[in-house]
Amino acid sequence: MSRRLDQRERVAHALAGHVLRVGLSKTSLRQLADAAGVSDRMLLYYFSSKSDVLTTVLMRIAADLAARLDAALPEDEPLPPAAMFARAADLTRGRALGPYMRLWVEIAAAAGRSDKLYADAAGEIAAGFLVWIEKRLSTPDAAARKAQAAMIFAMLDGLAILSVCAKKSVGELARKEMAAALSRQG
Amino acid sequence: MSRRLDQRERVAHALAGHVLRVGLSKTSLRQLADAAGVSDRMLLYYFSSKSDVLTTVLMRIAADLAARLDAALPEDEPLPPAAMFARAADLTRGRALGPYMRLWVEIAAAAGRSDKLYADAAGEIAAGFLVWIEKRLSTPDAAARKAQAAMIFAMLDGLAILSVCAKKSVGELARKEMAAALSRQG
DNA sequence: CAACTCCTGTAGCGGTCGCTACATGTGTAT
DNA sequence: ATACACATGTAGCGACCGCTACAGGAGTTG
Repeated sequence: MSRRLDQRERVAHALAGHVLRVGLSKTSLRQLADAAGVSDRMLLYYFSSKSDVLTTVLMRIAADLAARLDAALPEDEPLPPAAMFARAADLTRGRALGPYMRLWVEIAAAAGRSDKLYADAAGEIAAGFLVWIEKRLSTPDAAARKAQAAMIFAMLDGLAILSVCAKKSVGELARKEMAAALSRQG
Repeated sequence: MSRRLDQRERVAHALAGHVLRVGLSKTSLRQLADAAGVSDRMLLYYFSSKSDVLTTVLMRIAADLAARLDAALPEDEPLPPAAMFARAADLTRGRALGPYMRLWVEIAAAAGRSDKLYADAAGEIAAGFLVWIEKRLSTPDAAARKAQAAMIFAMLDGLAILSVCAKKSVGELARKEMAAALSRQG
């Protein structure tokens, strides 16, 4: 493989870590270049533009998240909604996936201002998440499973917002209350 | 009152509308000044800095939201959680409050990057929301009421994220499923 | 009128932004 | 060795950023 594509790959990897750590605010070309240990000039040699950089990085992060989710919960033992929510809430609020959820909130907010770049990333992540949940629900009826997946996804998002901007105890309260509501024979 | 404070008031009002319409992305001093129909020079005469402008505007928006919420649902007929969620979801997804929720998601995301200005605004809005919900729940036990309020707030936030970045149908599914889960004798 | 304070426009500072022109190195094929 | 595409550093463009110095108008007070 050409050195150029090698570097593109290496830089994309480094930038995914950087964006996961610091979010979308420190993403000027010069800041990204610093984080990847290259010059801004070279960043635009490896990628065609800033939006090419960000698209690549965000899509990689979306794929990473999907892979981590898949690996964390087996697909072959479907769960009822209450159990699935409990497992998913544990995961998304844990150390490994927490940064992904914080970033996800940022991306969703940016997508809301109808910024195509972030809207695409948001669509990718949301779709992956919904499928991941749906595949692990034991509900036999497909339509009901879809609805339950949408509900669980929304609940996880709500918890993500709380853990990003409210006191930890409030998020914990909400989580327990959600679990209780779902386990009332949901 | 001095002309200066008059203008400060008028400009803050205009900017609250602007920010509610276009979000946090178009908030350079020059863009804000244009939106308020004044020069950027004067904006910094009425306010002491950009962060003074934004703090003032966001706090005003938080107060507006709290007032609108209060006006939309009487405080003197407390509801069980399922009914309260249903009413609140109707409200927050409606035309009047939708823009506030979209902006709220943006503010929460910004607060997540530990930006003091937005963190303060987020705290204000979240606290107002929680109190508003709690006051309208019929649950007698105070601790239980707090937990239910946290849950309902998180659910509304989740729905807000979905309506900002996913297809409308997904949000509608999630909302109905949440309502169903809560009404199973919640 | 004079002096003084409040208000407002002009112009620009130093900085960062995304991006590019240009020159130069560097490895490879002939 | 020569030719040539690939790779990379230097320097800077024009636009926008938050903010400010300065001068002058407008209104009030002696």
